[in-house]
Amino acid sequence: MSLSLYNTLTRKKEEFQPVHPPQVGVYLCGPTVYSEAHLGNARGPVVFDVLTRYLRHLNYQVRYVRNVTDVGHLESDADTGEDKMEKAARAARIEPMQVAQHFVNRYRQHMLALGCLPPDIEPQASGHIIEQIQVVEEIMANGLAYEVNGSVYFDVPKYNENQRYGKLSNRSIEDQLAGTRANLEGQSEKRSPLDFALWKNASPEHIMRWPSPWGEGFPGWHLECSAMSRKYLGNLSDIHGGGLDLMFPHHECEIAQSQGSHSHTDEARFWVHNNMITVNGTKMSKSLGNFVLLGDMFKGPTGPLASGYSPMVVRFFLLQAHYRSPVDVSDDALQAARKGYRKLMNGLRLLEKLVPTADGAELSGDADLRKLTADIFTGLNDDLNTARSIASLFNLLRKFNTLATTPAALAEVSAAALTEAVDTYRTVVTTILGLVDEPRANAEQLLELTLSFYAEAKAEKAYDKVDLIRAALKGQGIVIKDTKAGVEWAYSEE
RNA sequence: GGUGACGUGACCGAGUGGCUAGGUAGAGGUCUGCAAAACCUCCUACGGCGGUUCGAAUCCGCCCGUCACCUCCA
Repeated sequence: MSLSLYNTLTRKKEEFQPVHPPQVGVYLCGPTVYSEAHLGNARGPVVFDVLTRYLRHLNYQVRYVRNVTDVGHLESDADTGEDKMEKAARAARIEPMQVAQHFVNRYRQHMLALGCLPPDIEPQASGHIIEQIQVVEEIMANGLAYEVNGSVYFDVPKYNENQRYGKLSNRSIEDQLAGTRANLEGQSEKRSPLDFALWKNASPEHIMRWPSPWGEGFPGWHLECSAMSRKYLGNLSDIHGGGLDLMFPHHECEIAQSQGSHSHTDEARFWVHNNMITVNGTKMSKSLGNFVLLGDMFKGPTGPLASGYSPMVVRFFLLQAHYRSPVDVSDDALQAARKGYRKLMNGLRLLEKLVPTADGAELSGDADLRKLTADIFTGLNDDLNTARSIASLFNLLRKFNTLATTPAALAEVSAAALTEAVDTYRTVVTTILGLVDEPRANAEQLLELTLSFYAEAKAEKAYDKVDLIRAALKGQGIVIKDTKAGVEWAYSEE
């Protein structure tokens, strides 16, 4: 049984084999850090977090790169060509990198809360200008790019003579020409409307600018990922991912850049795309304004949501659907997810109680238990189908509950089978799916409750109880203080 | 116009040519001082119309509806 993944490049599920086993290089297109992250931005990181966790579980040596785009990306064709970062910076009257840093910090906080392990390398586009310029030079040396007024464009028709521009998104160059919106502004420098910028000349008001062989400017919109992927994962990485909306033009251009440079590869063997999150069936997006910010939804009601949802509930909610299916957000769906998540967590606590009573050889209950255990990996191996895997976990949990309450059933499973089942449940839930318990009980309130029992016992002169409570709290580093005003507590100073 | 998805029970959401998805909600039961949890049982679907097949929700065709990308977007 091995992992298969759907490869957008071939439009098929393929068995995963690393280019250079046991090393695996994974690249995820990260955020553009000029605004707060919303729920839609969280899906890719969560999916790729599970993917890299699972690859590690399979004993691969994973290098997981998730970049930060802090330069480039024009707001629209209509504006002055000003950078999104700069626009945000100008509005707040601060240094552009301050804007980037602020949102990088926020992003990391949110991803950590969602249980996403930090990537092994988190390169920033602004820190790799030299590498990007080098890629541009290589493409020019190969005759696939041209310079106009300090800007450099990728020559798509020329490239298409020997390669297929559109191989990832399955478009023909003719179709694209036919579908091109007529005479967009800012296109005049391009020889073909299909061409895209590798390097842009900086207009005078542009603050973010770097020297280059073509004058002061800034890198094109797709360049950083090609340059940084190559730097850290080599000419051909194993897996390159992002949202479905990045497939074209972003990833298509990346492939063209890699093929057109000295890499001469498709940049990655597997191209993996997660589907979108929708609200009432429509994609959640910045431009449509129908988004819910992660920071807001963790805290309380926001936008279409009548309640707040904790990061782990959100993570579980996302994983309960397959990553290539769209997921619709609603209170009903999130509330159902919340209950399901808590059920799964309660199961984690149940594991301690499952102590085998039988011993030795195979017993009558083993086959069933082993099947339930194996099912969990069937889902994961089939294109990282976490939805199926979670369903299998619930089936195993039902079994656990029966075993925990029915001694006769527990006597019918061997220690080996039970241990394997328990370990699998714990490993898959916590280590692979990354779902951990979020303590909800309020410690201070529990303490107050205990103190009220203490006071009660004291009033009844039940000193054995009083001593018991005092000792128990002492064990937690808490001392009780009987003052004239009543019972109080403090942290032990010992 | 081009490219690509999708339409599953009250809700969310998997999957497969014949064999229980799962979660949530609802009904009944076991247990229980009450309750909760847990377990058992029930409710039970695959947009419409044709076709292929011994058999299709699963394959094919048409129709209806929804969405995404083609412009920054995870």
